Amino acid sequence: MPELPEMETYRRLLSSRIIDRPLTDVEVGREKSINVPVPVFRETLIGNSITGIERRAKHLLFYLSSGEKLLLHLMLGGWMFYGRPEDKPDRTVQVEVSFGDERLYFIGLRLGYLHLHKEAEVESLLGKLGPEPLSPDFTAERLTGLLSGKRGILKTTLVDQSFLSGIGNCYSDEICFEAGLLPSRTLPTLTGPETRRLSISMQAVLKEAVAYGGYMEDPLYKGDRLTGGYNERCRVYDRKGEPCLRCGRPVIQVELASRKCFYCENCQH
DNA sequence: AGGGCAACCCGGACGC
DNA sequence: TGCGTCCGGGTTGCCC
Repeated sequence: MPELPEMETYRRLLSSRIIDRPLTDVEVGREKSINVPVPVFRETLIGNSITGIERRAKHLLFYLSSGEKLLLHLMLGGWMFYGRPEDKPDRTVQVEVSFGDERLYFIGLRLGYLHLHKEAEVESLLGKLGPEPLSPDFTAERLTGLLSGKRGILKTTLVDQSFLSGIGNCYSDEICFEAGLLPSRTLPTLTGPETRRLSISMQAVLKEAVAYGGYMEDPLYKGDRLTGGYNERCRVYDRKGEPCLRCGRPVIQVELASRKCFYCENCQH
């Protein structure tokens, strides 16, 4: 599912393709995916261009030359394809935006959305997000500070967007594995060294996932060799019964706080 | 404060 | 081929 590394991959790859190119057409296949009437959406976008793309947590923010912003959240199973219509995947498209001959297709937006906002609206919408774990000022000391006095379950806390932004079900498990910590650990039991390991593992896992293009089934464009490069690099996520890459014992799957949770009972404590 | 849970949503996978 | 069924899962809001 699209989490920080996947959205960061999309941001990088899309930036070099659509920035400063005029939007020539917009089609809305599912009105619920947007937040204004279709004619308003189309009239606002057509003729505009995108001046920059920013990622905040699992969102992408498209800055329009007119000052408005498009706020994208793919939620579960949402993804994008960029290219010519003849290369379009055989999937239901909720929104498509044309840049001349090439189009950006938004696919699988069920709970996901592409919302149009005025200048200031977005900041209040995103204001409750926690810090970005890959930002340069996010240090082990910062994480220790955030955790101090806090109760709760490790995995639940990692996926809490108001605590940290951008980590979801897949990477919370990957981070716990890398840190050698059980996802079910409660925060007050974490020792200083364990918290430092958690911090190091968090950055290592997320950086590696970004470098390899994240965990995605489909390419962003024809010939895309980056997107989804992390699929084979997941150590525990969706690997139930497969051998742990560290010790060879089968990966365990349980349900934790009504989420799928994968770990190695030998390597994580 | 934190945990549990329902609701949201519907494409597509799967079974017959 | 065709139809019915059910799953997935981040987020919000509500309750305990």
